[in-house]
Amino acid sequence: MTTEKKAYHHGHLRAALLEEAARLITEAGAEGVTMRALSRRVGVSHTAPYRHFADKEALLVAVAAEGFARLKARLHAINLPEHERALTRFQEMGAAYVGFAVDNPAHYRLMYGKEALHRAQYPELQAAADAAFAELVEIIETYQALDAIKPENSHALAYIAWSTVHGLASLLVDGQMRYPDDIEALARLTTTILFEGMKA
Amino acid sequence: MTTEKKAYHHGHLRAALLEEAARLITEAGAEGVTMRALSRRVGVSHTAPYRHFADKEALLVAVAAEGFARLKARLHAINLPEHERALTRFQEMGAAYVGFAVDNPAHYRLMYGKEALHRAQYPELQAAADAAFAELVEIIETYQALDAIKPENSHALAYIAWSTVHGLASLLVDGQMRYPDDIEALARLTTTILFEGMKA
DNA sequence: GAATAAATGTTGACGTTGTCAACATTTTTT
DNA sequence: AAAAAATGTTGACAACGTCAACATTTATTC
Repeated sequence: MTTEKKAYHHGHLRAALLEEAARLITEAGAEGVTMRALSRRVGVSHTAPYRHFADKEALLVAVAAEGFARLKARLHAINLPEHERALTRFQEMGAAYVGFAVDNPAHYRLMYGKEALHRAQYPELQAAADAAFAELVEIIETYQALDAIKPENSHALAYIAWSTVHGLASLLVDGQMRYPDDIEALARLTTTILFEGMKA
Repeated sequence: MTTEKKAYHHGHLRAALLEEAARLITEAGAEGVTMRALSRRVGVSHTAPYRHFADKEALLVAVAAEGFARLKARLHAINLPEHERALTRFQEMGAAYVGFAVDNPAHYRLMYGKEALHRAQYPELQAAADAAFAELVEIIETYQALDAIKPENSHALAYIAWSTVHGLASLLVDGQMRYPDDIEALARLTTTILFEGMKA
């Protein structure tokens, strides 16, 4: 009885729109996501989405927020033994981060693109982004406490670490860099150099 | 006699369009640059630009290419004494790079945004981007020859160095990071850490 | 130096987009 | 059962990128 042939009300429109938007974005990039195309694919009129999202930007923000959640999950899934060496942990994190970007380029671009400029208006998005960043600060402080990393301002160091992996991810995702044979290896070399520079 | 009140032919349309596009992009961001708005501001019909640019993308590519030229000039303007210490040079380069991005955020985003994906079709753009990157590779190889930097693959190291400053520039420009009081200081700390990690 | 070709601009159209207002249907609340 | 709220639909609007047809100016050629 779950087959609704032609109900006036969709039932899960909001979720269906987000799901389809994620699909569209991977297929056609962010600018391929159009309110009308999206509605068409979900089988609904071209203004139906406006019952669930104030405008296109709000919809994209929701998609981006979902991306942050997935990124955070992926980073969190790295469960190394409690007292693993700092370098190893950095390498794992860096590789996972870059891996996420490379696996979901359009998503990644959306998450860190200009939409972010309007983040203040979207607490949901701000929170999601902050949570992902907090993961990084925590690791740095952990290893500072163990004297593995120099006792500089941990937020500054976190930004620098983030800059490094975000830079690599961006260059790859935006097609500035010819994809190397082994992306993971490059990510690990990058984080190794970063760590060497941050070492106590 | 340089005051043409209403000449049918503009005379310098191509140049005027590029100039105005650069202005528009700083005022309203990349998506504020519309063929029609641009034409309006230059005082010409909405299809006149098509005599000089195949389409909107081609116009934006030209603007981006001009950005690369300016970036390259800015990096090249750093004229330290021949045998200045590697660290100093890296710091200067990094600060200049990040400074350019922060001073021209919309331009920077255009240069390294998705338009870059179509670079293969625009040799002019590819060349401009390559020239800026070559500057970096050269410096690395110079200091490798002096045993100041570890003898790893110079292109890989150059990509990593680029990732680092590009990451910082991107995070700032895309509003991910609250602008620190002293951007230059953060850029210098960043390049210092990078250099420590790359040291021989 | 007139005739002709090429370059450069303009007008008007087309299809597509985001969004609004007015209306329809369903579900929830009273 | 009536009223209200939620959710979808239809049809409009202005703005956009781009094309085709036409106008005007400048350059080339006989």
